[in-house]
Amino acid sequence: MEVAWLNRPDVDLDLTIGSSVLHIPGRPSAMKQDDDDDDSRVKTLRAELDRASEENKRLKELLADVVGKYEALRGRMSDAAVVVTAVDDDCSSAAAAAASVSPATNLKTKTVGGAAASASDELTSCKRAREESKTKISKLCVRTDPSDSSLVVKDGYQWRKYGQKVTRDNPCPRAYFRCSFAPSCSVKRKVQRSAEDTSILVATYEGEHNHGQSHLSPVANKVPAIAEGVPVKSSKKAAEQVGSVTSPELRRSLVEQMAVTLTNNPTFKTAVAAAISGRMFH
DNA sequence: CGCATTTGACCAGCGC
DNA sequence: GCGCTGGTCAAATGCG
Repeated sequence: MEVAWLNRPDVDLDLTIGSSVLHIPGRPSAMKQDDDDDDSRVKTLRAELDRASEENKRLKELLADVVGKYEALRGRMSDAAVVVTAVDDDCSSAAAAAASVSPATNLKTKTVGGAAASASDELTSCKRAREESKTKISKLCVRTDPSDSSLVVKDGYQWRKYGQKVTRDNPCPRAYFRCSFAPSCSVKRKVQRSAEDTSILVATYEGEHNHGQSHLSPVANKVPAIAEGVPVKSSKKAAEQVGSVTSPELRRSLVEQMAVTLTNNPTFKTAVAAAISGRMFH
């Protein structure tokens, strides 16, 4: 959400009327003043009043602007609710299970242990994040029948399996697929069952299709069931990620996630309200 | 026979 | 430099 307007230098939110003493008609002045002084004082007060009215008008416009942006953001929130694109692996609790099977992204920090990660580990993560940002990476979680051992995720594209591997952190094998719908399409997909919940298939996509889907995708119907209970990333972390992502679509997705996080956060709402009212009535 | 899948071998990156 | 691990290759195999 754009809050930069709060610090706009051209907007003076100071509503104090200045240090002028109000002149009350009929009340005897403590000091004798001539008519010229009275006139100039009235003029000054009128000018102050005009200025205050002008400020009030501008503030109303700003408020309308904020409300408009807020409504626009709300509208985008509903769209973002079905977005599951993510570059990190802590995208959801369901996907948190998926996180443990994610490729390379956070293996080091997991091993070292969360906050105890060293500076070099952080550096490595940053490097990887930069590298991954070059190709669009998204993750899709699909709930399937646990008894179904096939690693089939129907997403509307044609895939050719080219490998399978058992990874260290997950007893379930990981299958490697390439898009076979178009020869020029270099999109890859990795599919692996979640280590913690084997009913969840985690598909990791790398790259973007340069062609249309072969048929309508059932993905949109499947995703929300997983995504609904998704605790989104902390806004700070998300902001850091947005800064390091170069793909416009990925950036937009992350920004939307961040917007959802912030607007759903009562503390954030309270803080914004306090900041606005504080500026207005201070 | 052609295509997709399977699976062991190979390669590259990384940490120690 | 060595070992571990994830990712990819390509020959073998299976299926329609």
